[in-house]
Amino acid sequence: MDAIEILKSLKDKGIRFTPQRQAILEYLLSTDTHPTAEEIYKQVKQKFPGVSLGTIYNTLNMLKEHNYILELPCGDMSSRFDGNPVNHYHVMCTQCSKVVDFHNGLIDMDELAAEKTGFEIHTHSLIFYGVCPECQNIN
Amino acid sequence: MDAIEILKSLKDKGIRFTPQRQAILEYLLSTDTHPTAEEIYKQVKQKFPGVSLGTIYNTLNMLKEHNYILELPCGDMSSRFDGNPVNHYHVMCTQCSKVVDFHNGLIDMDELAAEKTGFEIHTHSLIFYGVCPECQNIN
DNA sequence: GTCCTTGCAAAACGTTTGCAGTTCA
DNA sequence: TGAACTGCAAACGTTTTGCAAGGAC
Repeated sequence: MDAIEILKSLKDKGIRFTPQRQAILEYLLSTDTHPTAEEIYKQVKQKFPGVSLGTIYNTLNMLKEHNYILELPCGDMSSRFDGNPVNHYHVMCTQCSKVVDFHNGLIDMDELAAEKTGFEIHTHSLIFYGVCPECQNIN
Repeated sequence: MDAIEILKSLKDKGIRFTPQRQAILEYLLSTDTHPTAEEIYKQVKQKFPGVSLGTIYNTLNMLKEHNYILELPCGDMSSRFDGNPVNHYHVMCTQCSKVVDFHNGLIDMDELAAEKTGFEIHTHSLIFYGVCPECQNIN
C-alpha cells in the first residue's frame, strides 16, 4: 500500500489529502532509517520549503492514530517513526541512536538480536500497548 | 537488596548516601506502579518538603546508570521508572497510561500478555539497546 | 461554502544545566 | 577539608496549541 492509496482510504474518515501529507508519508515509506520528526521536517522541506514542524507532527499523529505508522519512544527526548506498522523488532544504538530492525521469532532474544544485527546488546525494553480492564469498562 | 544496601554498595564509587536518595529509592522499591518522575517527586516531598525535581532526576539517572532501576520510555512525553531492573514485560494502557508488568516466556506474546493482565492488547514495542557495529569500532 | 488543514508563533511539557550554599565522608 | 550533593531558577529540545489565512471537497 503506497502513500497515495493510504491517504485516499482515509478520505471517508473526513481526513483530507494534501500534498504535504503525501510527501511526509512517501518519505516514511521509502526509508528504513526510523527518522525523528525533525529529520522528516528537513526532508519534506526540500520539496515544500514553507512546511512547518507543526504540520509534520499533525500528520504523524494522524497516521499513528490510524495505525499506518509506528512511533518508537526512544529514552532520550525525541521519538522516531517507522513506516512499517507491523510488530517487528528494533535495535537501538545507545551511542548514536541509530535504529535498525529485524524480524524473527523470539527465542533467546538478546542473543538473536546481537547475531542478526551485529550490535552488542545490553538490554531491551518490551512494552505492550492496549486498554486495561478498568478503562475497558469506562468506554 | 533494599534501598540502604544499594546505596551503601555505591559508596565505593564515590556516590554519597543522602536521605533524599534513600527516600527516592525506598519508594521505587516499595511500589509496582511504575511512577513518573513527577509522581516520585510528590511522594518524596511528603517526607522532604524542600526536595527539588532536579534532585529526583539526578538520583534517577544515577540509579539507572548503575542498573538499579529501569526507565520505561512511554510514547507520550514522560518516562516511567521501575525499581525492578530485570528484563520483564510491561503492559501500558493507551488510555490511562497505567503500566502493569508480567513475567513469562515469549510465545504468542500479545495473546499471552492479554491473558495474564486482562488488557486488550493492540500492539507492542520491543526495543533492544546496545552498541552498533560502527560505534563498537570507534570506542 | 464548509470545515479541515496549513504556517506561524507562542506556550507547554519533561528534563537538564549552572550555581551558590550545604552536607557527607 | 574537599568533593559530592542539594535546592533553586533558568535554559533546553521536543511537542502541542491557538489562530488567521488558505485549500480540499
